[in-house]
Amino acid sequence: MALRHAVLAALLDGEYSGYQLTKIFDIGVSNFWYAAPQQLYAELTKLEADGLVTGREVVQRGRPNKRVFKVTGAGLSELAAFAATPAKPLLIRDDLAVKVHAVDLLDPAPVIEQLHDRARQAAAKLEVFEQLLLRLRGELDEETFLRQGENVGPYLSCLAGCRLERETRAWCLETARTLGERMARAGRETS
Amino acid sequence: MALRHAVLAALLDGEYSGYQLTKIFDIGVSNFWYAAPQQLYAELTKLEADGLVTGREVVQRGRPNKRVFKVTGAGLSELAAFAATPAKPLLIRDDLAVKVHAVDLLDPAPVIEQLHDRARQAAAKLEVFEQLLLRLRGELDEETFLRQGENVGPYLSCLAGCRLERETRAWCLETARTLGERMARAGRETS
DNA sequence: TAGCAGTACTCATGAAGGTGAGTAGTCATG
DNA sequence: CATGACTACTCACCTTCATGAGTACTGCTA
Repeated sequence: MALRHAVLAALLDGEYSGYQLTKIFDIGVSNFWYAAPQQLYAELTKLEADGLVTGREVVQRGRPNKRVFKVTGAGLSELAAFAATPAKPLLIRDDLAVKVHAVDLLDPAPVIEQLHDRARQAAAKLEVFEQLLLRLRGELDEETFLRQGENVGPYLSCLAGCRLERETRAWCLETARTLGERMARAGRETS
Repeated sequence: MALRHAVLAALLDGEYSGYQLTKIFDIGVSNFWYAAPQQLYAELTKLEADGLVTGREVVQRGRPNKRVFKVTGAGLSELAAFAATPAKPLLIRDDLAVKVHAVDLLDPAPVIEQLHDRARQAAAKLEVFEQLLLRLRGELDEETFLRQGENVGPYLSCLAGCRLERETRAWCLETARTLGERMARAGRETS
């Protein structure tokens, strides 16, 4: 039961359909969770069966109807209970870091390329997150908003996403540069 | 097949037993992978069956014997193939960020407490990682080591871990402060 | 008017990961 | 000399996650 709470938390921001959640979870809900569409639909079905969310049909013209969901009182209680239990340690799984760890005995070229890819992705996400921050805080500056704003939760978690993406980008670029320089040097010495 | 490569990468640093890997993976192999002991033992068994690692018995006095493993040629090829395939996007799952996202409608007190816990954990990990960096680079300073050192892979991935932990600590403390101040303010206003 | 991209969702399956419980010997501590 | 902590490892089960494939309707574009 983990995706469960992420979905509930996402639905606090408004009513969403499974498809809309797909978009939100695709970029990783401010970077703290990822899920595939099928998982989301399955989870929504379960959540509704458990009475933690309610769905209602929205009739649309020019496109298929959709069912949007919102959190019920029971859902809020569930979230409250969840928030009160000790947090599991941050879970990270990173292919690329594994590759970097092993890079001394491997061909560094593809790893360098992947580092650049990742840096680009991080930059793109960072931009999305920074737009989101602007939208969330409206006309207020950050300090004022954090002091007086209404919904600081999403803002705060998005800040975490920003930090992560910024560091990811910096690390990828530095690491790629380091490996690139070593490759060039090794090339000169062997030739 | 994912833990698989993390285990292979970890075994590049030397021969380790399942139990030793437990310790390494417990703090998260420089923060890029976590696995429970049972998973590691199971994975080692499979890796050995597939000829990617070989084990040998080490007889010990005063404590149980152990089996240590090292990567074979086939294992290295497997890693090389893995390094050449495009990296999966970074996977993050963070309970605490979900809680922060939802904090506006919940009791912030337990969340604040968990943020402090997390900050402490991050500080502890950071210290471990910084010790590891010192050990890895020996007498050289970082720049020289990265230019001329032999095994920079583990160093580089550990740098990623450091960045992550530093940011985690900073974010947790800032977020806890923000939420704490808002709580105090709300308390004054209601009373 | 064929074809493709987008919205919206479902079904099925298997691999990967998580967890509790248990064994067995050694060592230090009170 | 009992208790708990540490090393070292195993078995078994169950949840979660990941993936491919498929349906259906709309609107745009070439």
